[in-house]
Amino acid sequence: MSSPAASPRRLPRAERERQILDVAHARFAAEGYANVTMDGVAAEVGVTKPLLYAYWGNKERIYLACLERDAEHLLETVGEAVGSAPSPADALDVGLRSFFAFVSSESGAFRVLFDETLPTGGEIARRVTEHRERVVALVATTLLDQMPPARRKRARIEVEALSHALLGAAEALARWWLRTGEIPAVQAAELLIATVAPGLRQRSSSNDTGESK
Amino acid sequence: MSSPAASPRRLPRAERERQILDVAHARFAAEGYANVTMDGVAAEVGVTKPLLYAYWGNKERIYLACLERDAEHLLETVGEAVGSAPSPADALDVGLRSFFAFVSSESGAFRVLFDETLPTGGEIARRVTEHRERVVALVATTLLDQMPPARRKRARIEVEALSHALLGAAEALARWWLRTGEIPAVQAAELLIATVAPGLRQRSSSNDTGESK
Amino acid sequence: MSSPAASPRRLPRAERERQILDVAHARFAAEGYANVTMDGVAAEVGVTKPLLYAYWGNKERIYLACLERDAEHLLETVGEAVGSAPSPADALDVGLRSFFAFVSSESGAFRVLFDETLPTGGEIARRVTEHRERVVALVATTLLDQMPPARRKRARIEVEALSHALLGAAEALARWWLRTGEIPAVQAAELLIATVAPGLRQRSSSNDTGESK
Amino acid sequence: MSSPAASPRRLPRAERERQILDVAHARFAAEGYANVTMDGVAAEVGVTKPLLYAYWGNKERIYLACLERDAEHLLETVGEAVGSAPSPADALDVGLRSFFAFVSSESGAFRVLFDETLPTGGEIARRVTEHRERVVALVATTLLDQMPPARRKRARIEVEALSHALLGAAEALARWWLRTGEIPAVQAAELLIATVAPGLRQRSSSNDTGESK
DNA sequence: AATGAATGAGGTTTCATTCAT
DNA sequence: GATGAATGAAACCTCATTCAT
Repeated sequence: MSSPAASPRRLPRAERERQILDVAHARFAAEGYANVTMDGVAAEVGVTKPLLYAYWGNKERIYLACLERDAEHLLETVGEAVGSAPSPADALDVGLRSFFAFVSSESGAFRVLFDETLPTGGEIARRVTEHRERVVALVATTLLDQMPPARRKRARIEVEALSHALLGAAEALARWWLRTGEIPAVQAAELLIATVAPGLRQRSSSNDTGESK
Repeated sequence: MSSPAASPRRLPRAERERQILDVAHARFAAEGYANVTMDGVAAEVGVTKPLLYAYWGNKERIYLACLERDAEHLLETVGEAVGSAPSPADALDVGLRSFFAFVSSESGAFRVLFDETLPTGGEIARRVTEHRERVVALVATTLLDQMPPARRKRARIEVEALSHALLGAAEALARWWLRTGEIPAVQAAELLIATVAPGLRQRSSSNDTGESK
Repeated sequence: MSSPAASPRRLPRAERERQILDVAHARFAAEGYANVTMDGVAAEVGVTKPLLYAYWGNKERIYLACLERDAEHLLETVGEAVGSAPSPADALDVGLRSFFAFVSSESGAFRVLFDETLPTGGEIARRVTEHRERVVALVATTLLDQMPPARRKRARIEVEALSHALLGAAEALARWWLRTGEIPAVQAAELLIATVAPGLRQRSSSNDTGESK
Repeated sequence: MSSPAASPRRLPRAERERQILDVAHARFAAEGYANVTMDGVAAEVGVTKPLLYAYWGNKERIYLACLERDAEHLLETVGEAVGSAPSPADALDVGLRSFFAFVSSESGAFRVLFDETLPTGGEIARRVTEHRERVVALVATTLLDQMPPARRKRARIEVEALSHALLGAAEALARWWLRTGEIPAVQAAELLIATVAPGLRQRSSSNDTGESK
């Protein structure tokens, strides 16, 4: 699982840091936080553990370095896409497409962001939740922007719920896609869009609150 | 966190097994697989660890016992609901409602089935994936049953993808609901149904393959 | 430094605990808290580290177990001696003699109680300070009891200072004695008594506050 | 705890050495040998660790440099005071007063000299013992000088013991004073003098050997 | 039917110290 | 005169698991 790189013995700190972060990132993505060991990372990079501690202090902070990088990246990607949508009505579609594009080109980042083996409680949990909330908030905003202003206030909670559902759908679909690769990523995006767009459009215009009867 | 039950010293094996499984299940649900220790379970039950090993052999198998129980339960619940739907067109709605009802009444089981701290690779991962696939297959079947037979063969892959997306949406929405309890579970179900039903109906009848343009 | 005892493989917990505590106590006395390792203790006892952790939880608690035992012992010894003194005027003498008797018969306990390699801050520091204060308080009480009641209130602070000085003298003398063994312990006690008794007697009766001029 | 000094990059060796020693001394005094790290010292000085090693070779030798400096200082201070005493009978009093004056004005030096976190065994322990013995010897000399020549030979051992006791008393009283500051340092000195002087005077003149009865 | 005693293997972290420039 | 990069060795602690009764 580790391949001791045959690289120069001494590297400038910046370069070594990048190298270590790359290796750590790959392992976090492949094995999940809990299953990555400092020994493993150090060995694959070809250095010893104390160096990792000299540069980051502890395992948590190495993970956070990966996380922040990826979270910024994802939010920027999706945020820009949404911001450049021709109209509010298109924002969600555009956002979903960029999300799948991100998953496709940055599958490691996606896996780190949605790691399922994180320790509960502590800084990591806090930051992950925060980043996830930011994505949810982005989705929620695009949903609200589709609605006539009059409906927005009443819909807030439902929109939050829907945002979680949408992100969940996208996440699961992305995971399936990463596992099987059965169809192009872009087609996965269109599939999801085609499935939810009509219902969302209806909801935006109607007065229905989502309760049956 | 543990309350050493003041129960009889010697119990028939079947009863002891149930007792242990109940405790283990509760902890898996509350803390996630990775954070549960054999010591903790044994202490809360009021027996010693070797007994757990005598009965199941290892931690993994205790978890699997919980998992199988819950998976059967979920599939039965949702399967029966779907089977008793008045028409194929209603099957998905009925299924989603029963899913949220399950999450609501059996939140522990849901948390065990969708534990996020499971070890990757190994028997557990295999079984969890299998059970998830069975749920996905159930969803996929209801989707396919809505379609005119002619379209079914071509749609197979997309239906599989959609099923994963739907289950992901339901899972995320359920998790959000468990965390916040902001709206009644049934309303969450309706929300999801209202969002995806129109798109799905459209897809069932059209010839569109889901690709844009 | 360690001699893997050729004792029975499995011992009753109480016995094993005593055995471990004995070994740990000896090492704490000989090397000081900071220089004792869990591995070292375990190896000398002939068990593995996890057993130490199963029984005490951590190194600090093992030390505390030794400390409490010794502190109780010392205070009891000296306290009883002081309590049974024929008159208040004899209490300090009797106390000092019993202190040196204790150091002589329980030199390990003395070394643990007056360990110089303890971590600062934390439970250990707190407890050690507490126990030392109790000894100081005992000395202070015997000093106050020698004084005419009228002088006691004014003298409080000076008596506290003197108590620390006396304990320090006793401690240093004891340490010297342990190192060299040049004279019998009892003679060391008499030496100290003969040196401080006249001065203390004078102080008790006079109105002098200890300030020069 | 560290303040990276904004000092010139390149300094003459002598000056750098002084700077480093000052910082190291302050930390040894404040935290004790065991709790000082080379990293910490280097960072506070604003240089890198290899420089420390280039100048002294290891941590032990840095400490020794501090120790020698302080030990000389203390011995000089007390030695001069004792030497200038009007008569042998006053020497001890004068010495104790100067000791407390030293503790008061050079509390850091005192703390370094009487550090309680030193490693046992090794060069440091050896040197500390040596310096302490020198102080003890000084005390012993003043005690012997009070005695009629005839008694001196017989009393040697007891005088050594007493000297350790006296130094211990002074040390403990000094520590108490540093901790609480309850009374002026000079008063602490007088307190100790008043307590031991009568007993010592008696011993000097009598034929009593210190053994009871 | 069940236990008390014990372990192997591995985890994160720390720190004095050195190499190459 | 000084540094940036790197390490060896060892510490405390945890947990699933087994042996012997």
